[in-house]
Amino acid sequence: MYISDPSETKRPARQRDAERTRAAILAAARTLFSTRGYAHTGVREVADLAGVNSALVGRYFGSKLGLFRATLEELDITPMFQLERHRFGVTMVAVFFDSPDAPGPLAMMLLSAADPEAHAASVEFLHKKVLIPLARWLGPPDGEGRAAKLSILWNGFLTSWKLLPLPALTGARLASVRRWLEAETQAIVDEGKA
Amino acid sequence: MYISDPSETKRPARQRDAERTRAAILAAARTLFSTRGYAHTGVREVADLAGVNSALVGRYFGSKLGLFRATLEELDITPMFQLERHRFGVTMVAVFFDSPDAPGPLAMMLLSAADPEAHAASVEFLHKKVLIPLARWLGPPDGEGRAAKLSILWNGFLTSWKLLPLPALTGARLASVRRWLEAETQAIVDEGKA
DNA sequence: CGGATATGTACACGGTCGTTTACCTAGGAC
DNA sequence: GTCCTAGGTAAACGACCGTGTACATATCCG
Repeated sequence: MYISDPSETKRPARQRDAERTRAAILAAARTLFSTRGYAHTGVREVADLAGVNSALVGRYFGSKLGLFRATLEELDITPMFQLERHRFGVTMVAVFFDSPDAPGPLAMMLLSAADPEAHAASVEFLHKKVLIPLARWLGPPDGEGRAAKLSILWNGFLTSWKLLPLPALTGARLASVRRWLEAETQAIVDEGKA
Repeated sequence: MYISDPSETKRPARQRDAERTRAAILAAARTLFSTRGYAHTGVREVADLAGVNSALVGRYFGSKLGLFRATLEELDITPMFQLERHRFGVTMVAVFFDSPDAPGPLAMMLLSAADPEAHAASVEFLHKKVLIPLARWLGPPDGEGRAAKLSILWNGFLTSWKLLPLPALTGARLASVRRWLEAETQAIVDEGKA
């Protein structure tokens, strides 16, 4: 029986489903971490957004840092390496521009860079899951150096677009920067070839 | 008389010098904001590093946000616009590489990007004090677009060097990226010229 | 010299946060 | 049907933080 006076009744009883609950927390964390960063995301906020009791965050992920790490582990950037090499620039740019939450993971890491532990987790993720595979995918000559250049370009673009947004990055000028980004990206991919 | 038992004596009495105190707080704030970011820098920390009572931060700057803004206002990037155009790339890169705290201001803003109020102050500063003057200095064609490109390049480099440091950015590879950065920067400055 | 005031100090308030504890109960095992 | 445990809830703890207040005193002006 659902009573309107909360002082006379217990909560209606949430459906019990561990996987669903865990997934809901993870999804909420992804959203909040990538918009507010680690420090400004509270476990109570995450729980509220997930529609879940806040103590469950501790139960499922051990700690806030554990939740952050789990959010990182969930990421999968391997689709990037399925793109055609000769169209990498345009395709990559299109992905970032057209899917509104594509920059999420990077924003999450940048916004959390001030927290030592979250920062360490981010650096490790970027290194192991992005840069090393990217360098391998680029191949010789100097795959690592070219991976670093790509990282610089894209970190810079994301930073200047979402984090400390340049007012200049709108309309026709955004389109111009977009073409520049495509060309630079493609040039790095093609470097040393033919 | 300096007593070893603090319960039996008052503090020795600090020299009174408003300007010096204010400057000490500002210097400490610059250091901490640019290494830990806004959220992870406490007013007590700043005061301790400055060797000053923590209530003085409030007295001199009103609030923590006021302190952050004052730290921003102190910055002066006009020397950048004194550089020779045809050597802008190499000189600019040299400044960043050789003076160890040159990236400080940008690091401070990026690390504080998660705090709405500090973020707003940073964006306003970047716009008014950096991008608009830079666009004007670059001149036609499309000074604003080229300023945006420079911003992307340098934001990206700083991010990948200091914030989420790429392990690949060391030794010979760092030198290679450095040359690339010089060339790209110079190309943007020269764009459309002769 | 004797106040007046700018400067510095000590401390507590209210709030938020991550985490932990103690308890409840839905729902499957038998 | 009964137990038992995984899943969920409520509340509190201790720590930290930004800020405000009440008080002390060095320094300067008359």
